[in-house]
Amino acid sequence: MDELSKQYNPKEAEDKWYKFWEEKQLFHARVNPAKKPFTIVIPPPNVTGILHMGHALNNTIQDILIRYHRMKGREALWVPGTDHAGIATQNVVEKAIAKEGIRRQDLGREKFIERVWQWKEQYGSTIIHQLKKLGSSCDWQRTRFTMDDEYSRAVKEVFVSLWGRKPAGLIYQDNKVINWCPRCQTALSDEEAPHQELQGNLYYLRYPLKINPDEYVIVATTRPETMLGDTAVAVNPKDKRYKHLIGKTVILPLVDREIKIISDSMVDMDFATGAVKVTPAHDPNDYVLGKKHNLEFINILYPDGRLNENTLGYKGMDRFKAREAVLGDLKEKGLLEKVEPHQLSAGHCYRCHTLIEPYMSRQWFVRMKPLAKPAIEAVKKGKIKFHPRRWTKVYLNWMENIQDWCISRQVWWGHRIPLWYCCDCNNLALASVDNPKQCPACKSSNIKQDEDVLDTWFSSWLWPFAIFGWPFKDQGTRQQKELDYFYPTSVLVTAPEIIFFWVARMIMAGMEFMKDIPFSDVYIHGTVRDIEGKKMSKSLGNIIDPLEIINEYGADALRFSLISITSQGQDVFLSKERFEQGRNFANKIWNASRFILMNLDPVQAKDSPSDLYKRQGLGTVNRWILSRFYSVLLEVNKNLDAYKFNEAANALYAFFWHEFCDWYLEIIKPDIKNLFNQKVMRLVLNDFLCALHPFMPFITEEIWQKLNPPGLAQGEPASIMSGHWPEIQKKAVDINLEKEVQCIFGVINVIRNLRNEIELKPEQKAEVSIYPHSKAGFKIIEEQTVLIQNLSRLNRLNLLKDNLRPEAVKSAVAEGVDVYLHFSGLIDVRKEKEKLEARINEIKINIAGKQGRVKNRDFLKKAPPDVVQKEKDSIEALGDSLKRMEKMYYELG
RNA sequence: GGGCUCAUAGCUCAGUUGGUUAGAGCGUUGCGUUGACAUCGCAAAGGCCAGAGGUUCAAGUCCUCUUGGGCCCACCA
Repeated sequence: MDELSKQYNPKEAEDKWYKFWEEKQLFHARVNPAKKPFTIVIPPPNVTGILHMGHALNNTIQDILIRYHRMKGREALWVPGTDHAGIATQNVVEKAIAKEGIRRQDLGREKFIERVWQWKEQYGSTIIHQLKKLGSSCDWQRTRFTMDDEYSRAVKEVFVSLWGRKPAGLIYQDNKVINWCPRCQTALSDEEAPHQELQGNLYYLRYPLKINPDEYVIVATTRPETMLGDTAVAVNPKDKRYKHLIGKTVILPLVDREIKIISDSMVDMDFATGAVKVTPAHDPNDYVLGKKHNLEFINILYPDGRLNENTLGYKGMDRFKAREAVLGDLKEKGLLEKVEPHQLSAGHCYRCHTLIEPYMSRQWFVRMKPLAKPAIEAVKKGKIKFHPRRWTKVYLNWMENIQDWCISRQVWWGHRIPLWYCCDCNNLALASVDNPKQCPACKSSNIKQDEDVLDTWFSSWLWPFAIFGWPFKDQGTRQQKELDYFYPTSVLVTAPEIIFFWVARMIMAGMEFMKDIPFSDVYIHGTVRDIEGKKMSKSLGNIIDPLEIINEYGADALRFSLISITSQGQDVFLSKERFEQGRNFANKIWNASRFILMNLDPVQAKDSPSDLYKRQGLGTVNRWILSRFYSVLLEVNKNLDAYKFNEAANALYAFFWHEFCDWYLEIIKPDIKNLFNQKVMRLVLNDFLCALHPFMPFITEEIWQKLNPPGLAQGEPASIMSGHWPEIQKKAVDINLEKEVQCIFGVINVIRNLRNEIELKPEQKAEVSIYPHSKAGFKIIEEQTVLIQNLSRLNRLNLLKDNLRPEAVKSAVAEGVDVYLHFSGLIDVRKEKEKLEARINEIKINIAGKQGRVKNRDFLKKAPPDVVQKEKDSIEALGDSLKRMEKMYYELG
């Protein structure tokens, strides 16, 4: 067989096998009634995206699930794609053309959109290539983009459907205070304007009374410039301080507007002065007050955040400049009472992090309550399960308090709102999937489409079914069959911050348009953070680039390390050193495989049937390693099914390294050409590679191919990934519990420790005497003398009938035997005694504790019998050990 | 203000419905390279499981509170 190079070269293997998989179309899935489907839709990264650790984690998890179920015989489909990411992409392209000195307004809408498409053609597949580097086994033939023609049609269809929903349309227009980003110059939904803590000031302003300008009402605000848009002052009706002023008028400073003092229970008497300035066009609360009390709504801002013509001399000033100016002018007039430092939290644009301005404008909204209802039910009834479970509560809490969704955006890149207005007859807006030619009422052809585009998430929420080409013009098409087969999808894998944006809305869309859940399970993984717990971000400069790690350590190392430190749903704290573990593991696998391949006789190891463990004459060690392998496999299955990826990965790691390599291979080394050793060694390596393949796809394929060269295994698949997930041999699992196995490995372990204590080199043979406590033990040791000799590198093993203590020995107690290692050196008796004493004390304490328990009548009555029995057995065994150790102790003199 | 989450070895973290003597990786220390592997091997040291109560025959694990981190949501200007 081929000899492998001394070190594993990830780069070569990764490129080679990824190409191979793609060429053989092994990622492609199709409708196959003979198989159960297993479907995942990728959370589509932004077309502007560059692979970061969050993506790496997210996609590794999906790939593990997909590869696992594919190998288990499901028709596994992982649909990839990208999101057009309206605002984000527009920003990127705007920056790009800015280098040419052009603004988008210079180009005009159509030309600008053309430029975005050009940009998308050129750079939009960057992230796709990067996902391939990671090893993602997506069905690339099905790659979708949220602005594909087919997809766009789905978006329009959905809009029209909600518009015309009975009994009342769910889409409406309203002029209200929304989140406005002055930099992106668009409205944002509440989710797109996350609150951040800010260190600001609370400014106390004096508003003079009209009847007596020397008397003031003092109001407090964090945004003093908004006073220019004040149309009332509000106090709590119960507030005795202000009772006499309710209904009176104050003169708004600087603009000299007369505004009323109103009362409303919304006002918190205990905050600041208890009197609040009301700016209905620039504060969500004030907006409510404005509606309730019929106040005037005065907009004081241009869309870019400068003050507008309603602000007299402040017109044209940026909002922050205006704040300074207003404060200066108030101070000059003696109307600034005081300034206090004040911590507040305010919305920030999730795309550019600019401070959000509450801003009244005409926007389109989706009424959410009717959509939320079935989506809440689906989760409450357990049709959709969150993992870890705690996210269920977060989801339900948000859904039950859901607010209407602002879906119109004042940007150019995106799905244009499919609404048309007649310029001639002022007819109501017409919602239509196909571009209408004329006004349905007056037949005028002078119609125009709404200028705004839809929120990006208004297209993302259709992802699980729109990717299949929904809605279908004709029934019974291939696409329709595919949707029927692959939908609902199996599991959605994403990060917590996406629950509201996307997960919740997909559930609503699924229930509304498919009348079915979009997926049955949602796995929420943690956020990737740096070693100090900070979120990784470009601006903090604490990014660890996955591509750099792939380059340096290999994709398998990246994947394995990430997974092994990601316990279910906990955040991941990363440092670069972490990836050494994965690299080292890959190298270990490589070298162990190299050793096996070097020693594998192709004829003897040709067939290693899965029921190998039943064969007569296998030998204890072979039976033991098979037993261990199958119980690890059992664990891997269980953990993968429970989304405990780290535990599955770590079980494989520990087994391979510390049982298969450290013990098994070392043990069989002297007799490696033995027929059964050959067969078992090959079987375990092969099936281990299969079980590890979802985690480390490249190296497992590389070695599997060498282990299964074409022509050797006929009728078998040509790739590990389309191979079979090893079947657990349940009966083999229990072999490990057999007395014989336990005894042998106990003895070997003890001898190893003794050898180590006197620092015997591996090549130095030793003489050991063993005294078994029982006849059965005697028989086991007698039968396995050769084995023990080999394993422990002995040149002589004496089996004692009487426990006569030989001279010059190191001694220890193992499972049912006393072990004496003879050696010619001097023993530090005092040290030996100290050690034994410590151990004896430990055991004594242990026994005392157990005896207390066993004497306890409640324990005997209430604990399950097997636990009681275990305790009793354990006392007996410990007592036995204790006696022997004490004897050894005294024998030392 | 509401909710979630974390505190276990020097460091970073596992520990599934409560059940023998609490684990891993890294780091440290000792020994070991012509023999698959120095990106290595074999071993050792290292823990009042944050603190205080409670439930239980039995608590790192369940409950309550305290302390100290982190996160999310919320209209205190």
